[in-house]
Amino acid sequence: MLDPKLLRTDIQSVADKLKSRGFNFDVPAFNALEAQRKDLQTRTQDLQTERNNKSKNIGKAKSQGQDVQPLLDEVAHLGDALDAAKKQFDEVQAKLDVLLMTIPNLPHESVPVGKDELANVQVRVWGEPTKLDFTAKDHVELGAPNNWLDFETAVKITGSRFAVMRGSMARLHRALIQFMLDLHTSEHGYQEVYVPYLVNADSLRGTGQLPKFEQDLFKLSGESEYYLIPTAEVPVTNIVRDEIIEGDKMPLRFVCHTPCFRSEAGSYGKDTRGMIRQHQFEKVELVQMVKAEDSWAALEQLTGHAEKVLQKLKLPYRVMALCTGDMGFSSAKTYDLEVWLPGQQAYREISSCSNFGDFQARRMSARWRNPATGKPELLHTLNGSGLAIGRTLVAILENYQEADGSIRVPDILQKYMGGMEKLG
RNA sequence: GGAAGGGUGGCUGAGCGGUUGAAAGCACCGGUCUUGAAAACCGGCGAGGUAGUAAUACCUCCGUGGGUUCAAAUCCCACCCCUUCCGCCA
Repeated sequence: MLDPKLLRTDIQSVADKLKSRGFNFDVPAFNALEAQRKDLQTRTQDLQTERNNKSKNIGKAKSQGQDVQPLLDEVAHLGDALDAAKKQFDEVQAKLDVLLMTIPNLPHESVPVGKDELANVQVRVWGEPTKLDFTAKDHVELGAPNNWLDFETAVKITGSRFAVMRGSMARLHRALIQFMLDLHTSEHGYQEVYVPYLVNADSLRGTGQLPKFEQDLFKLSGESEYYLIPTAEVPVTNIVRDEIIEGDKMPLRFVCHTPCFRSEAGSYGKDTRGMIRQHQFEKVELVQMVKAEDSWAALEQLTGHAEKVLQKLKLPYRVMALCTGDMGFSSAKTYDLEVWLPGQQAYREISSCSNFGDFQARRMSARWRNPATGKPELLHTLNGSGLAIGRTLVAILENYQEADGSIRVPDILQKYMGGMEKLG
C-alpha cells in the first residue's frame, strides 16, 4: 500500500511513476473520493464531538441529582444524523480502501523503464554458458532412465504440472534443500524457520497477493477460508504483521524451506514440458526485515546470498534488473537470477530478489521501534529465492550431463549424497 | 466433539453503563542525589487519523463484527483465538 499522505500531497508524480509500470491511476476519481472522505469525516467527527459533550453533561447533571429530561430531548435527533453521516463515510472509506489496496508499489528510480521482459537490463554475468562437445539433452530426457523423473505417473495421481521423482533424483532434490539451508544459516546469518503452508486471507493481503491475484492461488473449499501458499514469502513475511520489533532485534533475517503451490492460470501452453513450471514445487526462501535506510544495501546483499548458491554449485548465471513493466505488484526493485540451461540454450529464471520498501509493511502494520525517537516506524521487507529447488535440479542435470547421459554430482553436494559422484 | 474459564497499553494486571484512553506495577526515558554506578525519590511514557506553520484541539481504538443506550472496556448476540479438564486421533 502506498502512503495515503503521498497520494494527497503529490498525486500527479505518483500517477506518472505508476504509468511506467503500466498502471493507469484514475487521478480525478481518486481526488473526488478523497474530497468526499474529508468532508464526511469532519462532519462525522463534529457530530461525535457534540454527542460526546452532551452525553458527558447528562452524566454530570445526573450525578448532581438534576432533572436530565431537557438534556435528553436536546440529543434526541443527534443519533440519526450521526448514523447517516457515518454510513456515508464508511461507504466512501471502503471504496478508498479498495482503491488503495489495488495500486502497485512505486518503482525505485534506479529501475529501468520498459514495457515487458525485453526491456530488462543485464547487470552482470557469472561464468560462461556450459560448452558440451556433444548435443545437450534436456532434463526430461536426462531424467527418463530409471524413472528418475516421472511425469506420467504424476498425471495419473493428480494431473498435469506435477512430478514424481525416484531414487537418487529424489535424494538429489532433498540434498539441494539441505545444502541451501545450511549455507544460509551458517554463512549468511539467517534464522531457519518452519511455517504453515496454509494461510488466511489477511496474510495474503499483507504481502500483496490479495485482493488482485486470487486467480493465481489454490483456495481450500472447507469451512475455513485458507489458501495454499504460493511462496514462503507469505507466511514468513507475515511473522511481523501487527508487530512492533524492538530496535536491537533489527534486522530480522529468515530462511525457510516450503513447498509452493501456484495455479498457473493464464500460462496454458507455456513451459508444459518438464519441471520448469509446476503447480507444486519446493523453494528455499530468504526474507529480511530491515530499517528503512538499510533496505537498498540489503537488496544487494540478499541477491548476493542467492548468487552464492549458484556459485558454489558452479552453475553459470546472469543477473537481470527487471524493468518497470515486468516487476511484481509489491516490488520497488527486483533482480532476477537466470541460470544457463544447455537443454534450452537459454538463461532461465531461478531466483527473484526484491525490495518492497514499506509497501508490504504498511499493509501489514509491521513496524520497529526507533530508539532515537521511541516511536514505531514502518520497517522495510525484502525477499528472494535462495533458490527454487526444482529449477536448480534441472540446471544441475543439464549442466552436469555427460555424453552417455549420466549425471555428475556437483562437488559441494557429494557430502549430502553419501559421497556419490554420479547419479546412480 | 463435550465442559469450564479467559482475551484490556511493550509486559503483568485493575476497571458500580456516565468528566476512564483507561488504576497499579514492571520495562523504558529525563531529572535529583552520588567520584561513578546501584538504590531511593520526582517527572514523563500506547497507536492511528483530521485540522493547523506550530503549540494544540478534536475523532477512533480495551480479540473481531453486529445490537441496546443520550452515553459501552463495562449489558446482549454471533464469530475468532487462548487456557484447563474429558473424549477421539497421528
